[in-house]
Amino acid sequence: MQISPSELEVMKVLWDKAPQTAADVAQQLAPDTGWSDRTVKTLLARLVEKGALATEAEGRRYLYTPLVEQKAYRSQAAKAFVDKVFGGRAAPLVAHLAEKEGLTGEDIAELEALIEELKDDR
Amino acid sequence: MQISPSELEVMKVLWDKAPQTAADVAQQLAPDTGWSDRTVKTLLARLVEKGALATEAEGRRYLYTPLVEQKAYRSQAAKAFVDKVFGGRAAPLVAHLAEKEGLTGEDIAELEALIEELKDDR
DNA sequence: GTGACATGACTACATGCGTAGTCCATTTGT
DNA sequence: ACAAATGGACTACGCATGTAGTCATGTCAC
Repeated sequence: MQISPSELEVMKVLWDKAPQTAADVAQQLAPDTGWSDRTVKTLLARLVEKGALATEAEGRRYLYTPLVEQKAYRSQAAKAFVDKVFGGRAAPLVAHLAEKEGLTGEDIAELEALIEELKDDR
Repeated sequence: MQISPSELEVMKVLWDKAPQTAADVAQQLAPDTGWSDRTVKTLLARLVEKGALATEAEGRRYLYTPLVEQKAYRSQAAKAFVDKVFGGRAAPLVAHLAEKEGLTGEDIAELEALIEELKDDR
């Protein structure tokens, strides 16, 4: 299952809090995206069709809940990205992020702790 | 400028060795992709149109050379990906890769060295 | 020099995506 | 009770992309 960039924005809102109605989601997206509620509804419908969201009728409306967890999505997306762009090697990816000033001191500290943990695991 | 997944495969071949003719590129892609030479030529033409490749006439044929460097592409793609999926934070990305067994012991060692280097830089 | 083949230019077409609009039913305010 | 608003279902439409096909022409073998 493929989640498009726009659809991802919708998922993010629902990962943050669920369940929510279409109107709720649209309202949270509007400031950043300028999308009309029609657009958001279309994206929601496509996500339901794809099996990424579940609906639950609440009266005349639907409440939407993610079926795909953010963690699972991220893992899958990260792996696909590293495979596609970096030939499956993660280290060069981190190197590139570092160069582009994409890493703050905090990031580096976090990564260091993470690496320590990974080393301990084996 | 946006390079699509299929186009990326073409770029990879030319990043590996350039310049090359359309026939060369098609031949290298065929085993993995099954694409006809027509398809590869279309992708090459689109990449030229996008400014990602330069052409140089060699007799009646073209020689294709990347204008976009792999390093630049990777940096841009990595940043865009981390921003889109991980809210700009690199550490969670690495954590996810690690969990999915996406990281070998070698990767971890490499990352550790990299982190040391980053720390020294500041 | 003529036919076979290679090559670039142009065209094609289905699918996914971004971004809504329309239609109809239901709820709600007065 | 009736109009207005709200909500889902269906429809729309242009652009990017994946994946070629056709055409015209230049080259090479003989």
